[in-house]
Amino acid sequence: MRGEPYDPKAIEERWRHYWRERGYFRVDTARPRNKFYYLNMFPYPSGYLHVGHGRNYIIGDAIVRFLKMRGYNVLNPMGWDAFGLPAENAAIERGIHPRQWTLDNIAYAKDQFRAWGIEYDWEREITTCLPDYYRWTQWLFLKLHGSGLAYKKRAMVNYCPGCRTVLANEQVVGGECERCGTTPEPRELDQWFFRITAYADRLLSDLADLDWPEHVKKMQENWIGRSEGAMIAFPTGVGSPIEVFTTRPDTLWGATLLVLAPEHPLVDKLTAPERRGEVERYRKEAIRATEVERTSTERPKTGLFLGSYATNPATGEPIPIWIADYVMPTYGTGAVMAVPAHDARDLQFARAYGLPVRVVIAAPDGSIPDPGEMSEALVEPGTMVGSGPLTGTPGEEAIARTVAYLEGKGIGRRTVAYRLRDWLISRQRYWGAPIPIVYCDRCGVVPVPEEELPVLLPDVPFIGKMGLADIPGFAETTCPWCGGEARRDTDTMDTFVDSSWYFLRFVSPHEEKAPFVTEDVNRWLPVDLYVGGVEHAILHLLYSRFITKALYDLGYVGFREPFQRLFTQGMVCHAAYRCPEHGWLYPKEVDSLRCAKCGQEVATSYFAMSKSKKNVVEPAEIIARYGADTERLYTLFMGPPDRDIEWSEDGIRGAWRFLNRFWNLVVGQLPRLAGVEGEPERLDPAGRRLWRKLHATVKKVTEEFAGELGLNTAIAAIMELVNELGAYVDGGGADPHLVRRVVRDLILLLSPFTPFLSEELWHRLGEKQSVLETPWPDYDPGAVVGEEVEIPVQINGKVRARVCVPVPVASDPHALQEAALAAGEVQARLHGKEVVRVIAVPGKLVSIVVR
RNA sequence: GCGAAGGUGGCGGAAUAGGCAGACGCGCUGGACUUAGGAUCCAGUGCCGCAAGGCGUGCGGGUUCGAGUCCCGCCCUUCGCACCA
Repeated sequence: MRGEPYDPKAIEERWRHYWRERGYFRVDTARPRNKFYYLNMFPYPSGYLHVGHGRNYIIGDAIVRFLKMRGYNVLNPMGWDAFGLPAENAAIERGIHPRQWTLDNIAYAKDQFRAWGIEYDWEREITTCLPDYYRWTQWLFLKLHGSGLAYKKRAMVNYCPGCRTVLANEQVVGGECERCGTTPEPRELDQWFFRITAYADRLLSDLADLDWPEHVKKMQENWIGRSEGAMIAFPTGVGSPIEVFTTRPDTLWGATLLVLAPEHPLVDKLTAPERRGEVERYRKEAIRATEVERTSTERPKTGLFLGSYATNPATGEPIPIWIADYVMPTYGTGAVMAVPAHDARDLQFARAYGLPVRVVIAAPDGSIPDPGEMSEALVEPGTMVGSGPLTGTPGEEAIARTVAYLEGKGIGRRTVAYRLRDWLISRQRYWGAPIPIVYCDRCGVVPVPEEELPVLLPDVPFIGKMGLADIPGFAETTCPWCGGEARRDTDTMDTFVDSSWYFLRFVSPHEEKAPFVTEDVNRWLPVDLYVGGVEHAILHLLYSRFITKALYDLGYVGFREPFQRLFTQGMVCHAAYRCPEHGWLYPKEVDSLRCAKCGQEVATSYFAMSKSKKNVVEPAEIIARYGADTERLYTLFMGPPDRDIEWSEDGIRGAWRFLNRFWNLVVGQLPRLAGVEGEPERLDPAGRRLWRKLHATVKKVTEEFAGELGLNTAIAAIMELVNELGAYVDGGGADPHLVRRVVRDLILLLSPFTPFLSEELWHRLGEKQSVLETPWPDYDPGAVVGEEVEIPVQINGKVRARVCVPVPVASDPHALQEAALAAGEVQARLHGKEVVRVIAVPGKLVSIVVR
């Protein structure tokens, strides 16, 4: 039976029209009943999207289609994280304005979504680089400023010469600029910061209630880096004491020197006159060193004695004060009490300079090592020794009792320190939201009044290598307070500010009086399911949480967390070729693993798709050849959504073949199914098997969508059902009611994955509504069980036979055991053996032990 | 160094309240239809063995009637953090 062949090109366009025209993906946010806020991380519009980007949105579209069929009112908006450096780089390279470049890319990407069969409520589209959005990003800045959460300070910052701007701490990854890979250099600049550290404890503790992958929570936990300890003051001869943070106050009696960061503010005062020159030199050297150099682990420790002393407040003894670049100015107080006997770094330092080592904690076995012999610091807690009044305190009480002692004496107190630093948001660029601040000689730092927002980006014809500061006329303004001459802040905000609140704007994207409507966001948020890449595990997600909490404290939102459930999808990898001479090559520049230009052998490796490695696959090619459904199906089938996967040309053909098989099967059956109505009755054994499989499949697919999102196994289950339906039909299975029911449910089950093909076959089946308006199929848990089960029988741990028994027998241990022992095959095996023990596991197996 | 995830056929991957290892797909082999096949369909496919059978989830031990799954000790890979006091 040959029908019309599957031709995606002939059917897909029609359904793109149909879905958009009928507005199936629009949502009325005024009706939050049965609401579900599904959100994909919005893309940065940098040219076209490749099949790796596609994975993120295809997962989302499949989930959203499922949810709609389950009757949810789904908010599934999309927008563009449209400010940022690549637009400026493109402007420089091609002489095109960043706005033009960005908007062109957006238009192209929108077509790509449409080609994939992904339809959004485009009336809610957000573009962060347009004034009606960044106006509210500026509003957000003013609110944070008004509540003391945005402040300006002069600080050592990471300046990226490649991007010609400063970077937030989080944007320096492995000592390199997250964007361009250049090693940032330290610079001292006046910059704006958001006080995210004020929320460190809440950002940490509220993680507990989030339905997020554990490893993402862990990453945030590590990034925040909470440690409990004590602040201890060491008196000095220059008036101000040196405050030190330590997690081991119980080792105070062993502190034989103080080590300050070279940048520590008291260094000048504490330097003996005769050592000044040397100290200056060391300091300059240390400050100039990049963070990578300074923090490289295996580097020998260096330092310098300042020539002055502090007093150990516990022993009363004078101890020397040193500076060393292993002490970070930004953590704790930028000064540490060095306890060589009980800290690995301090011991290394002490050994390098011949400094005294004093043991004040006994080893776990109770012994007290000889300080002169120690080659490794004794870092485990233990009984305190040689510690004055606290000598003999056991390890488990040591810290608490020491802190109590110090507090009693007024020389120390319990404290918590965080690794997290404040968020540096100033960027010396053009393509970002201008910071709405004015500097007036008379009034000082003046926020731009809300009603004067937005502070528009100057509309200059071409942007070369310049920031706002380089654009004539931008800075000149008048002071909003006194009307006098004033200058605007010429920095723009980090683009992570734009994306740290966009999920709020989607609920009421056209509101003109406010960034969002409190009442509405309170009904729709938190986001029920947020899906995106792990690469945002720290930056974007931490910032968004912080901003949400700040808005909560200010009374603008009634929830403390933006994203209740998070799912991180894996990246799509593909072979990348690198020629020793010509660098990364496109596959077409490689001929039998040799460079087409020079003939040298190329190195093949697998990386996440990226334009720079020339290993991307363009959806347009795939869609032209196989159609969008094939790309969608393969993308979701090739592996678990949360794991990285490797794109394979062979694999996609498997998906294509499957869809052809299914299409041919259904089209071939259509003539028999016309006009057939009603449920199947009185099934034969083959029919009952198919019926059972149908219900098991619906159950499996439903559970994956509603639960762990193992969409690859859901698709595998659907393939099994298609295979069984094919076998049933080929085997002469003739019940048209059953075939129709299975075909119908299969089309619906497949529709989140292959919406075009499903919609087409659905209508050919005679249905009038869209699959999207049709309820998701139900299953009968009773039907899943079937009537008989095959039970394996093990003899001495090996499967030697299988028995088919009715379900009631299989679920009764005694009956099951009887049935297994009675089976002929089992009897033959047991002949001449003594049965020692029989274990019958209902519904599972029978295990017989013989001698 | 610390933390997390992972290691299963030729390949992508299934299966964990301990219970038939390898679902589903790719590839491969054989066959059918073909002028042809990088199309389609049918059959086979963990490894060794003619077979009976044996061996198999990174390595070595252990618990159990039974271990990919649990316990102890290692090895390797990936990711995150890393002189954080």
